[in-house]
Amino acid sequence: MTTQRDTRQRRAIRKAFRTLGHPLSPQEVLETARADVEGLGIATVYRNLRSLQDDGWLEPVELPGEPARYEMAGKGHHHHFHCRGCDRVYEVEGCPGNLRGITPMGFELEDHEFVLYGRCDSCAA
Amino acid sequence: MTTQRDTRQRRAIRKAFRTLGHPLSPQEVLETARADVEGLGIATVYRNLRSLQDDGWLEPVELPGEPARYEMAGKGHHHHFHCRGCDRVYEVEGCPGNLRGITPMGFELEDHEFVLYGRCDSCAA
DNA sequence: CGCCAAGTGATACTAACTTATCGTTAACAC
DNA sequence: GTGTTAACGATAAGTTAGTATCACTTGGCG
Repeated sequence: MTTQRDTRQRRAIRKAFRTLGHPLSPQEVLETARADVEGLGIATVYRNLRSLQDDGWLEPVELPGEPARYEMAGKGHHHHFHCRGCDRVYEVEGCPGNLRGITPMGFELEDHEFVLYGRCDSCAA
Repeated sequence: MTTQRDTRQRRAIRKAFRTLGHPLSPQEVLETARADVEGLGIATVYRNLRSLQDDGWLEPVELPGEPARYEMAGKGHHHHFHCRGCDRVYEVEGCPGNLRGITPMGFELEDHEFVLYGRCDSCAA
């Protein structure tokens, strides 16, 4: 069994997710958490992203053509908005539903994902 | 200016897209086009994917966590179904619409993309 | 306090894709 | 047919993202 230590680094990484509240890339995590832990290394970020994921505290967010981002687990069904201005990803509530109707004949629909693209409120100017 | 030669390889690659009619990965293109051009190289596939894209004949299809696939350009607005059985991607017509309603306040919606996951008719058994 | 293994940071390395290189082949204009 | 050169095939090299290594640090229990 792996004992989990409560390190400054791990705390700072969790804090980044808690305070920003939207999906973060490993780089974004690094930059944000460095406010609390100067000299934080990218390897530590990846290590903690993985272990927080194993703990069920984080979930990966995969978007088209992008490396995975991560967000806090346990949120309800939702989707994402990818801002073309700042490249940040935001959570959006709600879901258009009505997907069964467009699923081709004979296909079994298990799941779906969708992504909105545009400009977030700060980038819309 | 770049003169475009009508090679056996290029013809076979275009044929693969025309006959299969769904988004193809470079590997799928290679395997399919090798039916017509034995010994076709992967570099040639990539070269032609790029030039056919520059010609506006192909368009990239980006799906979450996957390298890009390609499909013939000029189709209308549509989305994709990713089969978890055979890993193939299919085109689906229609669109749930109603996305403005779930876009957060102050955000400018420009575009959207969505992906259905499940089993295609041959994999649904 | 003092031990000691989990955790860290720097960096080397792997893995998966894609592009560049280069000698050879073959479109196609004449 | 002949010549020019775009395109090809094999493979080396480049990219990008993430993982492994290893000496050093530090959390946390006795």
